[in-house]
Amino acid sequence: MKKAKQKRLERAGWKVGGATDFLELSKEEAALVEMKLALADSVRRRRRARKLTQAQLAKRIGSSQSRVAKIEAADPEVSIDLLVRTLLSLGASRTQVAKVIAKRTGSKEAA
Amino acid sequence: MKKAKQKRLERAGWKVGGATDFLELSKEEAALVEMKLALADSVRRRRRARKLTQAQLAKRIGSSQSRVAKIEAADPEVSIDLLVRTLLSLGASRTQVAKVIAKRTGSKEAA
DNA sequence: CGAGCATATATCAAACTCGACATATTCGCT
DNA sequence: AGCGAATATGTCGAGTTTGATATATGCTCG
Repeated sequence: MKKAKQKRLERAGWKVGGATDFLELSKEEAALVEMKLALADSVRRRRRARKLTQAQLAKRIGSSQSRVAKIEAADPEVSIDLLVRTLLSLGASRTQVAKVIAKRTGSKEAA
Repeated sequence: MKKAKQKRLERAGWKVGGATDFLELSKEEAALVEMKLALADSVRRRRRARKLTQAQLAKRIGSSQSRVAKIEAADPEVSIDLLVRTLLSLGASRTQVAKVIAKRTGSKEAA
C-alpha cells in the first residue's frame, strides 16, 4: 500500500523519467515523507510521555486505536493534517510542531 | 464552507459546550488555522517572487488555477498536505517550511 | 500455559479533498 | 471607459482518507 506516492505522481501527470522534473519531485516527496516520519515519531514520544495508551489517545482525538497505530507507523494513508492535529492534541504548540518538522528523522545519509 | 471544522467536531462526538474539552479543542483548531494561513501566505509570496501566475504554478504542481487560488486563500477545504507540497514545489526546503509554520501570521493579540 | 492488556494489520462505508471546469470579480493598461 | 489577463468563487465526479470494527500478534504477570 505504499504506492500511494507513485499513484499520486501519475495522477498528477508527471512523467516519471523526465530527468529534471523527476529529480525535483523526488526531493519534494522525500521531504514530505521525512516530515511525516518526524511527526509520527513525535506523536509516539509524546503519547508515551503522558502515559497514554493508543486507545486513550484515540478517544481524546475522536478516533480509534487502529488509526493511532497507523499514525505512529507513519502509514502512507495517514495525512499530514491528521499527524499535526494529533500532535496538537497532545499539547504541542505551533512552535514545537515546527521544530519537529525541521528535525532530521534518522541521520545516516552523507551524500 | 468554513463549517468543516464544526462538522468535524460534531462527527468526532465533541459536545460543543463542554468547557474544558471545548477550550482545548479551540486552541488546537486555532493553531491549525494559523499554520494554514502562514503557509498560504508563504505560497503567495514565493509565487510572486518567481513571477509566476497562479495558472503557471498550477501547471507546475499538476493542478488547476482555481485550486491555487484556494490554496493562497487558505480555503478550509485545502489540506495542509497540499499547502506543504505546493510550498516545496516552489523550492522551499524542509527547514524553511518549518520556519513558516512557526511564524506568526498577524501580530495583534496580546492576551 | 492462559488471561489480560497494548499494539499491529485488514476491511469497509461514509466523509472528505482533489483537479477540472464554468463563471464572476478585480486589476493593470491604453 | 473598455479590454484582456489574473485571480476569486461555486460546483461536481473521482479518488483518497477516516473512524469503526474485527482480528492477529506480542507482552507481562501469575
